[in-house]
Amino acid sequence: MSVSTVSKALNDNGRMAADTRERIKTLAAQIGFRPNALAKGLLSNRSFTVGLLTNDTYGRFTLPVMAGISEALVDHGVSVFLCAIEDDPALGKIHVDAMLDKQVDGIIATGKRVDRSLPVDLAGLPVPVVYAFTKGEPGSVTLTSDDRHGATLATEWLKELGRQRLVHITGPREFVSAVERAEAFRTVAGNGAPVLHGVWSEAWGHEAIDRIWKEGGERPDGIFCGNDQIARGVADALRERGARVPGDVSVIGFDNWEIMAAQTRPPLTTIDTNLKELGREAGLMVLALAEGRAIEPGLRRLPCKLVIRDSCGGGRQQN
Amino acid sequence: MSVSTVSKALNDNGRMAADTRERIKTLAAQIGFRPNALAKGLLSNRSFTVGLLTNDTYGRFTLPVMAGISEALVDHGVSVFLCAIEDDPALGKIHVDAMLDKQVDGIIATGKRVDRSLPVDLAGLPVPVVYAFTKGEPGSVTLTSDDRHGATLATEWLKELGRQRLVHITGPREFVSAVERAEAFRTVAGNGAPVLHGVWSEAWGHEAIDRIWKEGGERPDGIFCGNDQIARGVADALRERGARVPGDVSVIGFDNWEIMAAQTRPPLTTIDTNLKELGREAGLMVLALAEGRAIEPGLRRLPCKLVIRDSCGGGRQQN
DNA sequence: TTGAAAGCGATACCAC
DNA sequence: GTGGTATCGCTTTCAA
Repeated sequence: MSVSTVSKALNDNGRMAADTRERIKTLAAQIGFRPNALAKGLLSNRSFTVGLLTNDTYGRFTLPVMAGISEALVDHGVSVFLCAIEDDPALGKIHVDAMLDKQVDGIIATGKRVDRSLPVDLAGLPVPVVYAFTKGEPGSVTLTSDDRHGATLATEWLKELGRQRLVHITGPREFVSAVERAEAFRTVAGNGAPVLHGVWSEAWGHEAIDRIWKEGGERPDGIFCGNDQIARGVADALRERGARVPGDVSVIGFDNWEIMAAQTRPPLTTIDTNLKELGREAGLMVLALAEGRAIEPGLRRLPCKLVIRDSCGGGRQQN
Repeated sequence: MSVSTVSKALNDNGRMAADTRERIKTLAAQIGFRPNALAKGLLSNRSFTVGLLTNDTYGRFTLPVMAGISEALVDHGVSVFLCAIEDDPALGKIHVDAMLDKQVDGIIATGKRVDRSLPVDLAGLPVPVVYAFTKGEPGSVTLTSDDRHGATLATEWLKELGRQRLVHITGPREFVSAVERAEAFRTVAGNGAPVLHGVWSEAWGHEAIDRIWKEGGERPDGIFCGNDQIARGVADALRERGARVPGDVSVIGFDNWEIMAAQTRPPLTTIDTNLKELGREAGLMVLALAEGRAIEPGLRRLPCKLVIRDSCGGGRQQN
């Protein structure tokens, strides 16, 4: 039995006796034959491999994105190289070169914010690149979550619950996502609604509440926080001051970072940024590009989703 | 100029005019020539690729381990496939098969606890397997952190600080790591020292303190927690009861999970389990095995490290 | 319907 | 010193 016959049998191409084909297939299965992907790739110029480049140390963004990519691509026989490059351009280059040597079919670049790019130049690479949650070259394909949409969802939810005096406590002005969320917040809550910029930490959540309480004046009954860490700080600070959450104040977070949101007392109602879905789309897009299908370049914003837990109240009447 | 000459020039083997070699190298660099790793691999039976299999969703263990592996292997030109298989045997098999097809030089299996194995059978694979933080086949190479050592470090630190009434609040008895840490705790703190088993959560930390306070009797002045989440719950619960940390009670955690330990009030003194180092060793070990060098099978326990922050006091006199 | 042969990109051996 | 040639495992084209 010749190699070429076997090859055709297993790949269902070429004309041959259905009987022979079956026999070969059964035999192949019996001896557990698995074709060498390296040899295949050498011939087809497809390695069924993509690279994921990230500078997100905690994996807070990378992991869900990775999960989505992997889930979408495993069905296509594609495996994913994970390369954590910190913010080191040299390390970045080493990893990119290693991936190119290994003939990756494409690269997905991912980070922590869409207004900063990774410390590597991915323009003009011989393989397609898709950017997720990080800034791409002009004319590139980029995915991110829709901050305005998420912020709108959050603020509207607070209003729906009857909250009147809304405040937004969020991260630094330097982050476009902070700015966009703040804008959306004001669009819904009213132009005069206060926005406090600080850092993305629990400590800032505490401090912001401290500041608001010290100021005197009317206290908020609904607080939209720029991320779940801030929300956690806020919830703790409120409790310490005797304000009940959600009795007196509704607190809503952003990100749906499970380990943070679920462990807060009370568990946080928050906005899920759909990172896994984002990963899935990114995966399918590099794959499409690798197969020569065209993808409209530009920035795609994926919708967010409200996740109801206990920190806002109003959970009962929802799914 | 023939291909063979070029090959020899670039790989520094074979005899040839130093001048020719130089010329070829310069030219290659100029046109940005990079050899095709697939072709190389086909010939050498080495793909310079390893697979990392994990069922750790949050990446709490996987990420540091991955970072260590990657760091150790990038110098050797090895890239890492990350495969998150949850607890799905079918998914596990798919990923393992995909990796084998791609001719990985070895596989590192990693999980969340050393007394459970992944839902895939990695025995009898044609490539070497190293287990990190997950249970391996009998006679396999396994790495884990030394729970007894870490617990000893923690308990001794509490004693050094002059704490007398020590308590250990930890996870379920079903985890060997919980049991081993508890044993080490008692060895240092005395056989009568109380150990409270619960779950690995903040909520359990709260509850445990609640229980201790309600019981009446002498209250602890030093609490060794089974992980940083429990420690955080404990610290919060103590504060709520007016006990000062570290003034009245020293609290020490386990894991040095940055996002948890650093954000706790006060920031947690804790035990670092050296996961990155563990990853690095695992990486070097698969590599060694892949290159045919022998590695003594068995369970290797890597030492832990005390990380001093504020929750125990005594920080000043240390580095 | 099957099989022989070329070739994918690189390396190693052996003539020249 | 340099270059031809076989080879890795597989797919594809073409002849038998």
